[in-house]
Amino acid sequence: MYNQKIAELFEEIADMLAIDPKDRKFEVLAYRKAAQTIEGLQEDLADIYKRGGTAALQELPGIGKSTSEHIKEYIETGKIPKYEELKKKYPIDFNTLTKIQGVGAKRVFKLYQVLKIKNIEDLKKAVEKHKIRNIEGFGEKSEEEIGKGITQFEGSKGRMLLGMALPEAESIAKKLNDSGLVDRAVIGGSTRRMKETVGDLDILVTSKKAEKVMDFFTGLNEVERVIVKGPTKTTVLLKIGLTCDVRVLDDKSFGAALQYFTGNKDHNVRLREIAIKKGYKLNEYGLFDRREKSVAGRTEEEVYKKLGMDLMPPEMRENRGEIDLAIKHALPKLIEIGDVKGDLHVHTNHSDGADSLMDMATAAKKRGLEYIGISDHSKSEYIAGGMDDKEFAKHLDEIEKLEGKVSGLKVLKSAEIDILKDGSLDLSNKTMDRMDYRLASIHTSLTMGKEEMTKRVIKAFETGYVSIWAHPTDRLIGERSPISVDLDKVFQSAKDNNVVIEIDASPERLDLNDENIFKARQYGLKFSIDTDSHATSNYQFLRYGVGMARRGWLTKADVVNAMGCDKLVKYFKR
DNA sequence: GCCGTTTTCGGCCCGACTGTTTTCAGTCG
Repeated sequence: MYNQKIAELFEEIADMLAIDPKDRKFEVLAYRKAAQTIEGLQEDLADIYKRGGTAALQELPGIGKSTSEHIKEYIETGKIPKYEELKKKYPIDFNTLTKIQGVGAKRVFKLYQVLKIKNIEDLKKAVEKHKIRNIEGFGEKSEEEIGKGITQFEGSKGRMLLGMALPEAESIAKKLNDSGLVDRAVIGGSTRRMKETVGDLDILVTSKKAEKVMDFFTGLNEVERVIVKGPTKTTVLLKIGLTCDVRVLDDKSFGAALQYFTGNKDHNVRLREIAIKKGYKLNEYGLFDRREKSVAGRTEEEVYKKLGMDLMPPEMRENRGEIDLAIKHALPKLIEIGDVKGDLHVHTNHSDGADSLMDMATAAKKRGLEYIGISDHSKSEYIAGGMDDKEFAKHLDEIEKLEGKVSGLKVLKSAEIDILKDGSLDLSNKTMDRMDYRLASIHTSLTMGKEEMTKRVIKAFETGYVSIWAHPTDRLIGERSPISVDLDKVFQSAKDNNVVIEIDASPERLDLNDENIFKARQYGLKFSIDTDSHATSNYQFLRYGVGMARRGWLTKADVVNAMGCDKLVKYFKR
C-alpha cells in the first residue's frame, strides 16, 4: 500500500514549497489537497494505476497531470524527483515537526535556518537550552508552547475511536448544558458526522455570557490544559488526549455555525462555492448577500434552503455526492436507530461472552429489541471457548428452552462460524441445519494473499450455509489492517449466494466501514447492523453501527434486521 | 497545481487567536 507514504510525500512537498518566498500558495494548496484525497482513499493507488494508468489517477479529486505523474514515478521507481530535489535543499523532517501544535512549515524553516534544527530531537534540545526565544519572530511564550507541544505530541496516539470520543463529548456538552450559563451546547465536527475516528471535539454553544462559559469550560476536570482562550473560541487539551474546541455564538448564527463545524472541509468548500455563485457569502456567522445583509443563519435548514438544497443528515456531509442529491431534492431517507428491531450477532458465556443467555436476552428486551440471534463461536476459536458440534447441540437446546421466558423477545439460533483456511465451514451441516441463520467470519490466517483469500471467502459463500458475512474485513481500527480481499468479486458472490453483509458496530471494528458500504450497496446487497456484543453493556454499540450505515447512505430497506422477526426468519430460509 | 452549468485562463473559503508586533504573519480548523 503506497497511499500513506505518497500522501506524506505530497504533504512534505507542500511544506517545502510553502517556504519559497515566491508566492506559490495555490500550488501548496494543490499538493495538500492531493495528499488529503490520497489519505482518505480506500483503494490502493497502485491498483488504480495498474487498472487505468495516470488517466485513472486523474479522476480522483485534486489529482491532476503533475500529481498523477508523481504517483506513477513513486510506484515505478520508489522516488519522486521533485521531492528529492526539494529535499536536498531542505533536509528537514517536516512531517513530524509540523505536527507540533503552533509549528507550521515556515517556522520549521526558520528553526532550521537559525539553529539547524532538523528533527524533533534537535527541537527538544533547543527548547531545553532556551535557544528558541532568541529567534526573530519567536519569544519566551513560543518557546514554552513548543515545549508543551512536543510533550503533547509524544503522548498522543493520534485520532481516537468514536466509541471513546462521543461519550466524552456528550459528557462535556451535558455539563455545559447543566451549568445554567448556556442556552444550549451541542456537539459538532466529525463526532457529529459519526466518523469512525475523531481528531478533536467541537462543541457549539449559544449564550449571552461568553466569558463565563469559557471560564466554566476551562475549569472542567476533563481539561488538562488551555491551548487558546478567547471570548468566541477556546481550545483545550483534554486529559484523554484529544483537543476540544468550544465556540460561543449568537442565536442568529447558530445554524450557520453548526453547519460550518459539521460538514467536512470538502463539503464546506463546495457549499461556499455554491454560495458565491448565487451572489452570497457563507461563513460561520451566516449567509450574507452583497450588502452584507444576513439572509440565513438561525438554523441549518434555512442555510441549505437558501442555497437551493434540502437539509441533509450530518453523516452524509462528506462531499461524496450528497450536495447534488440535495439540489435535486433526491436525498435518501437514512436508517435510524429506532428502525433496528433486532441484533443478530450476540455472544454469551457459552463461548467468549461475559454474560449468560438469560442475561443477554433480558438486557436486549430492556433496550427495546424485539429479537436477538445468539451467535457463539465454533470450535476453531478454541481460545474464545468455541464449541464443537456436540457442544452446539446442547447449546442450541438451551436456546430453545429460553422460548417464551423473556416476554416480547424472540431468541434465534445462530453461530459465528469460522471460515477455515480452505474456505470450508467449521461446523457440520447437521448442526448448521438446526439454526435460523448463520454468521460466518474469518479469524485465522488473516495475512493470506489477496487471490487465495478471495477464493476462500467465495468458497464459503458457495456452501449455501452463510447467511451473514460477519465483520467482513477483520480490521481493528488503528491496530490491524483489513484482510487483503477482492471486494468486487466477493460482493458479486455474496449477491449470487444471498449473503447479507454485516456492519459490526463494536467501536474498534466498525466493519464494513462507510466507503465499503457504499461499494457493497452498488451490488444491491443487504446489510445487518449488529453489535457483536460480548456483554450486556455492549448493546449500546448499536448507535455506532447505525452511524456507519448512515455514512454509507443506507435506508431501512437495505437493512435486514429492520424487518420484523417472522419476516426475517423467512428471509433467511429462502 | 487544479479545475470548469459564468471560465481551457484566471481564479482558488474564511475567520479566530497568539505572539511579537507597532499593523501583522503564522497557525489552525
